[in-house]
Amino acid sequence: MPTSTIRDVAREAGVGVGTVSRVLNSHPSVRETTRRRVERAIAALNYRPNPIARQLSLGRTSNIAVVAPFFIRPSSVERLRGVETVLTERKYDLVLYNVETQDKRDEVFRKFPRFDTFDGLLVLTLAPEDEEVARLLESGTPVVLIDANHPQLNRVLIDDVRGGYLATKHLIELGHTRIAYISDILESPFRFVGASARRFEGYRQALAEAGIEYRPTYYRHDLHGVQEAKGLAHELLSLSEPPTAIFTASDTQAIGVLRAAQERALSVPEELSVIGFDDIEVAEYLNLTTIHQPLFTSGVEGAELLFQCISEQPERQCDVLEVILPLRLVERQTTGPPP
Amino acid sequence: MPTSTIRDVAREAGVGVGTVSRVLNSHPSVRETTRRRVERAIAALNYRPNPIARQLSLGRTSNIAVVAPFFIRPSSVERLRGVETVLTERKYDLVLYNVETQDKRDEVFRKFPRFDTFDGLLVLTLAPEDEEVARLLESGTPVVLIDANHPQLNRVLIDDVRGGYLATKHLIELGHTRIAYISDILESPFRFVGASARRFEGYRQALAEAGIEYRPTYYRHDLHGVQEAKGLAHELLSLSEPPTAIFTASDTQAIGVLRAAQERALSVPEELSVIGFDDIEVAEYLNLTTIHQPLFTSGVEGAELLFQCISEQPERQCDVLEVILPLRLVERQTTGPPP
DNA sequence: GATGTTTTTGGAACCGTTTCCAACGGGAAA
DNA sequence: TTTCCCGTTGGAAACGGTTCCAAAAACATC
Repeated sequence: MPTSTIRDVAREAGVGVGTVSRVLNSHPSVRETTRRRVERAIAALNYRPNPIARQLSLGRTSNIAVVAPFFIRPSSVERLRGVETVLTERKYDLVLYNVETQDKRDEVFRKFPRFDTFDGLLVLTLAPEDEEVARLLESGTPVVLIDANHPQLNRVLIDDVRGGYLATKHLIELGHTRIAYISDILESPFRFVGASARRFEGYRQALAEAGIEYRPTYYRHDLHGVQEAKGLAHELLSLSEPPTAIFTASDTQAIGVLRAAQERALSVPEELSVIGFDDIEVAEYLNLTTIHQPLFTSGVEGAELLFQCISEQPERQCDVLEVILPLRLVERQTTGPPP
Repeated sequence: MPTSTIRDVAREAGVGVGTVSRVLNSHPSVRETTRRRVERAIAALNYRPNPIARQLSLGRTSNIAVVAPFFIRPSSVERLRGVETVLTERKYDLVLYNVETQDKRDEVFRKFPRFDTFDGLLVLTLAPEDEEVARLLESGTPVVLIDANHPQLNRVLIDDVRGGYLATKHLIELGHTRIAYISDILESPFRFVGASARRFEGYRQALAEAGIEYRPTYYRHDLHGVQEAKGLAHELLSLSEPPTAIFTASDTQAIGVLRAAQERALSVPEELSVIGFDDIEVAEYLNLTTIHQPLFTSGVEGAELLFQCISEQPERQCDVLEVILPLRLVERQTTGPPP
């Protein structure tokens, strides 16, 4: 079926291509009778405009790219859901780039031949390096980071220090003093200002405020993942003086801790308290006490911020904006007083 | 920064645009010295070809669209992971269309202005209606269904009847005779041949084979979701003669059953056995016994089948293919002998 | 009916690639 | 020296839209 073009329609309707284009884009200055004639021709030929040609001509794509570690971070999926809601509403399409590691992330950024295939970019969780940021800024592509930080880019964040503080404070209020912290690895010196590091800061603040001495043996880290966290939990629970409560930098890691407890037949929360961070969907099913961060909302806010930048495009540099979302403790059944 | 075009490069290098294009696409018939000259010009102007223009000229996009109910079906995410692996390897981009309901699905299909923005289409879980299938076939776009069925389209499936049989048989072998089945709603008469219906068939087969009478009160259905399944489980457990085991059409629904048990302080598996279907990631964390279906693999197979169709395109109709993936029982800790 | 104004319309030029075809240059053969 | 051939090369045409400008048509005014 040779697909028909705008010129075919013009011929069929006995008008010029300009007129057909005007009908397609509901431009006001087309006489009613002409419009109908064109519409009839469109229907007769079953014509649909070719979006690629349109994109080329217009210089706009109606695509938004999202770069994120989807499969290793369940939180990405929930953020994505917020993003998707906004894009659908605005009739934009969503192009997904999955990145599991810093390396793969770098590769994706390098690979972007140009920033022409999309009108805006959302980056989740893994912030780009300075060099990439430079390229991004130079290209003029609107960018928003969600759950990632960079001084020169718009971003949607939470107050991680406060989150760490809230979690630790909760354990302290229950009466714990032997409180451990498990986090993912802080990959490069540069990334030390990452979320886990700031949550660690809040953890230390809460300890200090309560006059509890910080013990370096109670702080463990490894790559992010259930298995890794389980290993760390076993290490902690094998100490001669094991912690009575463990705070983890993510719910995924809390799951690892719960599994370790299960393997040791330790009952939670009677013998061990566990508190996570994020409040992903599974947390509810596992009755996990955690720090809730608005994942869905972060996606919505990020996408809206992005559209704001896209529409302000003419003025080039819209100021760098930062949105901080609220946190709250969600008490379920994995925390209780120490034994 | 006015981005440079292939003509700028040609001028800079003192060659024709054809030559630059040949260099870009590593066409063999370019003299080595010329190639170097062009490469120098490309570097000097920091030139990157515009992918949109390329797409228009080539009639190919290097995009694959995926339509799926991502957020309500955790299994979609794992399938997507398989899809993503294949696409990345082939340097294709992934455009996501999320659909939560039949209605939204229909809307997405209608919305596709044409099938020009992507070279192939993967549809997960919700099969298109006949009318849409007709449009798809007419457009010549290669399509593969994953976890969905339609006689005229390529598809990757599992043997649902056998899955239902395996699950039920497992419960029977443990000694259960009062076995209930919870499934999602079978939306339209047409969709009755859906997965849940076929699993139901397997359930009945196993019962019949063991000489256990089928009781209609033990079969309940509602919309797919944790809450809904929890409600159905409560109904079942309130019967004067409640089931001692519940088989659900998905792990998500099994989670609902587990929560109902928890609310009634019924211990699992001592007082109630639960078996799910899918083996999504959470299943492991919840120690849920379930029927494992290869989710990741389904994505891989689906994507590869799609590429097969794309490359066979010249011959128009590649035969309709069906791939059936294997199932297996994963015994964890939510099933045991009846009380 | 002539003139001026406004609304509609046709179509060339453009967006930035690829590809095809003709032309060119240089070496080998006659 | 001429002829032929082949590897390179330049550039026009094509992909299918949008937009701008000038011209035509419609209408208003005198």
